[in-house]
Amino acid sequence: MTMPTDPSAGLERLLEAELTTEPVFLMARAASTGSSAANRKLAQLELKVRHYSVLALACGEEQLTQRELSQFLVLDPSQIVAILDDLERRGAVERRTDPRDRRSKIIAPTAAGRKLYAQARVLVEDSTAESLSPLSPAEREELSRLLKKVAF
Amino acid sequence: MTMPTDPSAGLERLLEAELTTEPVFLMARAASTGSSAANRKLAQLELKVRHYSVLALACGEEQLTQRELSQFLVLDPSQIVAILDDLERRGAVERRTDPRDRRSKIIAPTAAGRKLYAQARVLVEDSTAESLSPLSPAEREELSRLLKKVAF
DNA sequence: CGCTATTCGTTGAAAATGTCAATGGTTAAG
DNA sequence: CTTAACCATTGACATTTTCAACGAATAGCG
Repeated sequence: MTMPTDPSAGLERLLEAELTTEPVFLMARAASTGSSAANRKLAQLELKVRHYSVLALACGEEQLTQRELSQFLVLDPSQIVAILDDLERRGAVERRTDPRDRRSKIIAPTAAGRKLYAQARVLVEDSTAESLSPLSPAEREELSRLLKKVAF
Repeated sequence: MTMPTDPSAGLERLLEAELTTEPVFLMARAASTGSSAANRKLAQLELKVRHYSVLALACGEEQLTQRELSQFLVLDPSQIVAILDDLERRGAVERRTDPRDRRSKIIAPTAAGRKLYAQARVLVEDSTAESLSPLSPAEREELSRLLKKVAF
């Protein structure tokens, strides 16, 4: 079994490149490797990060419509449709017409959906533990805090 | 002139959602909004972040081959080809056969390329200043430091 | 009440991006 | 010298993004 070699092995000399000081670049790279890792983990549940995100929100406290999912996840409404088609086909969520506005549909998790989310959550935790392994617990907290300020 | 409304306006109630504690999600969202902003800025030079990244590396100290660009930017070699076709067509970079290994090509900036990079750099700085505006200078430093540890 | 404008989810198409196999030219290993 | 490996390139294909248009439903206003 071969370990997945670090793609940037042997390019240590580039760590001083000007580009390396650009947050845009660092964010993109960190996000890319991070969600690749998460996707690999989630593959055993036939999920991707995007499905996981929708499922997580569906399992949360708030009753959310597709429009709200779209805004919060910064995905086109049509992409939400596709993701929900998948999740609904798997019996993980349901679309319920919002009684207060029959144009909207509220996304509700099924029992199976909650169970799936619980399993997926563990995998994602594993994945982030790996991704953030170079950081101390305090640093992970700080990173999350800073990202949250930037992301909203 | 209408300001681009925050996509997640009115969804403050979701700031406590479980998903909001997941670094994968935070990274993806921060990276997404960050590079969207940068792309908007760079549009006036008909550049995208991916072109900017290649141009930045080409203008750096190290002589890099396409393979090395591919590894460092985590992009398929074929994507590097496409980006370089664009940049070369614009006269910003040149492909020079590596004398020590005639299979490889070293990417070198032209004078125009350096000038273009200088202009683009300013725009990207502007963009990141905006993106990171919710953070103090010290926090920006810390964020960059943490991201760098995660990204490499 | 009616009429118009707007919003929602959905569909479908087009563009951008990502992934992968195959090729010719070149080098490395034996 | 022969074989294997590597590089840039091409082309095919899948995934993701972006956008316009539609029917159903609501909101605003006369």
